[in-house]
Amino acid sequence: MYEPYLTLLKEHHLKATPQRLQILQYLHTHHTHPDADEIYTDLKRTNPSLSRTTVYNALETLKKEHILHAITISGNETRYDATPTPHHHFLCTHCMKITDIELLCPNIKHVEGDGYCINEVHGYFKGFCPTCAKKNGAKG
Amino acid sequence: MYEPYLTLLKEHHLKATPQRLQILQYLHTHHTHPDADEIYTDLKRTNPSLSRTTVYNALETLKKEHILHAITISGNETRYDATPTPHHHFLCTHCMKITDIELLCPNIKHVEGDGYCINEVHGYFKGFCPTCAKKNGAKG
DNA sequence: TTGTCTGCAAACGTTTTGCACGACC
DNA sequence: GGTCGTGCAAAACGTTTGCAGACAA
Repeated sequence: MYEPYLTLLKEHHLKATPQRLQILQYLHTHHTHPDADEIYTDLKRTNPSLSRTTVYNALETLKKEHILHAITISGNETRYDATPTPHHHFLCTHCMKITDIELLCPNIKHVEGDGYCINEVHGYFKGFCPTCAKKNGAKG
Repeated sequence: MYEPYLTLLKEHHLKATPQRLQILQYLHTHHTHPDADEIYTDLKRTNPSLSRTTVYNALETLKKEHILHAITISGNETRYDATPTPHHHFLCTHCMKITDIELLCPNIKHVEGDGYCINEVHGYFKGFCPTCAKKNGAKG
């Protein structure tokens, strides 16, 4: 059940603790870009001894290894996703759902210009998602 | 001294309070993308009675009128700039300075595709700024 | 004068820290 | 046995709220 995540953690020389495995599985099955507290609350139902601190610790560790990514597109909380390929994010300002947006040039990883050395590109788009655009006549 | 900001506020039907004028001038002379607390601390030196709440209130009001813009490129604090033209932001992960990046297509304000109605585009770039890239041999 | 804005204090939500216990090479 | 990870409690941090008094129009 946790085999792929177990392998993933081993590849990064990280200890495969139950909490880390659960968090990884959670993010791979919930593409809702949850924040730390949502992950904590949901996982605590099946694992009541889980600590909020552990969730924060695990997310930080996995982020450092680039196993998952943090985004801060809305409000103050950091949200997470574990989609491995680079992508941008879209926030519907009506239903507040966040969706992944494919990169136009997914191969660009390292760009130089004017002396800048760009290692990361984060695109945040905001507006109306297809569902809300239809309901509201694409106003905005 | 505050004339241009006074006019700006009047155009938006906002009361021209000393605090708002000071904040506007601060952001127009400091292009360091400060957070609310930096603005508060710096302005408090010349205006000791200034309140943190007022800074937050003013920033929120000015943001709603699109007189200034909020960005959350690093950490949890919201940072502000008053550059009127649309632009993206670059964070040097070495010196942590934030600089403005010109848009390639500054006229794109409203994009539609796949049913999405995009009203805002925020580009966050991270890497080494020219100064730090030179010092560190553009590694990253 | 009227409604808005300011400033203080307290609360809030998210995240971090300190520390002791436990698990695993 | 030493390192790393967990979990608890408390603190820290950025921000928001409630309210009373002050001020701009």
